[in-house]
Amino acid sequence: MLTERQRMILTAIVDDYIRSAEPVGSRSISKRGDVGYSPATIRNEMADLEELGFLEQPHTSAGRIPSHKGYRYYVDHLAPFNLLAPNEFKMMKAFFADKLNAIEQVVQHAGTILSHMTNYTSILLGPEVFHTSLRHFQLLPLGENTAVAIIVTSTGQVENKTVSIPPGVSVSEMEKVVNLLNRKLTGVPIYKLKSALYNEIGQEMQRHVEHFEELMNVLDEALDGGQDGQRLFLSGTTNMLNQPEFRDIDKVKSILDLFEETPTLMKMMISASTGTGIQVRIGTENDHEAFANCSLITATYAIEGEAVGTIGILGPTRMEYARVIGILDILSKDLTKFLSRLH
Amino acid sequence: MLTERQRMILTAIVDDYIRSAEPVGSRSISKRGDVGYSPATIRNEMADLEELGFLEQPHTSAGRIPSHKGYRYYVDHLAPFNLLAPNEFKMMKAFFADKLNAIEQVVQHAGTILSHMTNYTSILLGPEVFHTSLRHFQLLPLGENTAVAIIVTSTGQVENKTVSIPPGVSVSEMEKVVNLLNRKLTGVPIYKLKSALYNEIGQEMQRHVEHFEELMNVLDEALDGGQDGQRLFLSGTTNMLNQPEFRDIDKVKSILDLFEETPTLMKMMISASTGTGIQVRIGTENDHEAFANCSLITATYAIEGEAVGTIGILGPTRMEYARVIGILDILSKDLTKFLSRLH
DNA sequence: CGTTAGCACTCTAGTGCGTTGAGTGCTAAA
DNA sequence: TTTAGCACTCAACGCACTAGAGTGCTAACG
Repeated sequence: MLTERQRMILTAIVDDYIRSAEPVGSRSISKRGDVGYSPATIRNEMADLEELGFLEQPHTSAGRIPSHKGYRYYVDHLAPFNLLAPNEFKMMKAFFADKLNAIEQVVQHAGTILSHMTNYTSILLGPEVFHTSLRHFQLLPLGENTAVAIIVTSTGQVENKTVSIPPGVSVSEMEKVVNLLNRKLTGVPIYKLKSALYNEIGQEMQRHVEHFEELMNVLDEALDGGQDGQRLFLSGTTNMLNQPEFRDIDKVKSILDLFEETPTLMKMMISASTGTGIQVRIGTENDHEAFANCSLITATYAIEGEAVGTIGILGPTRMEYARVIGILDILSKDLTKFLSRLH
Repeated sequence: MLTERQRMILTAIVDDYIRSAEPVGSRSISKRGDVGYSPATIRNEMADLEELGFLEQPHTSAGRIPSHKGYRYYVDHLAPFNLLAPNEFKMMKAFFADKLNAIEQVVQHAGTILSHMTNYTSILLGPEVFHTSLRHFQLLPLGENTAVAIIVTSTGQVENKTVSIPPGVSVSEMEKVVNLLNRKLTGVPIYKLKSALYNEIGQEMQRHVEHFEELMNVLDEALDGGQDGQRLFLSGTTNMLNQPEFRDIDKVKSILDLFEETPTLMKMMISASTGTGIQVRIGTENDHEAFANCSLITATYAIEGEAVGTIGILGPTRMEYARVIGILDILSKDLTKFLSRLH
């Protein structure tokens, strides 16, 4: 569709614009060593590229900037997936060689590293509890009529919730039920817990326990808590303010506001990371209009071949795609390896 | 020190400036119904107040704005602690009448409400684990050589940490130790746990257990996790962007950057909330220069008379002191009541 | 026929300047 | 002691002008 020369010029423009954030003129392209054409020739090609929709002009007498379509073409066909600097590479490897830590801490820490390395905002979706199984369940009475329910999953994640105990239920009764639960349900996947609760041990409980109905409600409530599982970690949110395109308070505010809306962000991350490998959403390809001038690059990490979490980088559409994709690729694979080791 | 009329004029200026964020002129004060003097008279008083350091002038031909000293005087002597609107009051009460929830959820939710009601940023320090006691300890093996340690406190807070198990230690050995620990240490205040571990059950363990040294290290590591206890909750960080004094990206960036530095913020909150009651830190009274144009108002909440956490509101120095102080006062007392009920 | 030099044209960003208006300080009168 | 009046100050605004970067078009060149 594009000639070799057009591809070369488009690449040059995108690269330049990513670096400078200023419209790129024909003369500055011509002056680069790697393009052997005069400004006039380049002007002609640029006019063509604009007609094809790959470039835009802020106003008549300015240089060109890439359009969303231009970025998309760049990402799909042109971006040089240059490797990281060796010391950066080592840094990431060292991170996982570090001493063992709680899984969510690792994810959170990975987010910090990502945002520091890239100077963009990192958005990480913690490992989904969904695909892990029950390791241990516990119900600890606290006061007169409250108890804390604790669920530990096979990956060592701990979820807890305070529940209220109906009057009349004795401690020994509760213990009996909890024991039964641990005997019967350990190893059951979290997402099957509730149905297993009703189908497998419902009858047995009914036989042995006095306040069946009430206790069932308590368990129901307790297990509910464990299911909203996935956690969202943000890091480097203020990096957005460094970008020249977000010098405008109002633009930046709509983005930062969205950062506080965890559920919306979660949905975006989940919908962005369909399929395997690295996904790039450029500008308006994101569902939310606050991200119209942003690009979101995501990758998933997996346990036993099944994707359980997502890591992502959010930056301006004028983003260092090649670098970020390289980093995300490595980190997602390392996270996957790390999780398998733990499993 | 100040005449009655000066106090009245100072009050009027601070009130006006809080509302409008624009320098206040003599004429606009004079036009208010409650001040019966001409602009000229007020001008004279304003000149005096400026000389005394209560007011400042951005430039010669502008109105006056309160200085830090002016705000301080206003907060200490002039602010009308008007009550909240009845519906706001009800809203806050209703919040605590709500169904029982995990304690940290309550604190976090309180932060959300605070920031919404005030349109400022709320900073809450979660209940200190320090002053609670051990309710239950557990060590669950996960894989070959890892385990998750769980500590439940008397208030129902759950802390967990992944630890590595030295090779050679058997599951039954671990169980023995955990049982011993629960028997001997339940009810011991968290901050005494480590010393109690060594003094009270050190010898007994040594007698019964083979890998004493290694297990001691594991427990040490596990209990370490529980001690960094206090958690920081932020809400409404982007409200800062609404304030006209923070239209400047660079100013706002230094503030938002500080929001990401949890340890620094924690220290500030702790140092700000010495003593009981409500504390107000105006402008440069805050230790950090990013907050030079901000005021931080804090209050503590308590369990059994002992302060265990802090709630705070951060806004521009031009802050609705009266309103915010009123809200914080009510909320901190309600939180205290709520915690006692739980205890 | 593709490429390039030259040139007129366009448009933004920056600069300088006069005007406006809010607000002050001072003086003199009430 | 208070107030009216007046000259003065200074930021903000609008306007015209300029400089400069970049374009599109045409014609010449190899």
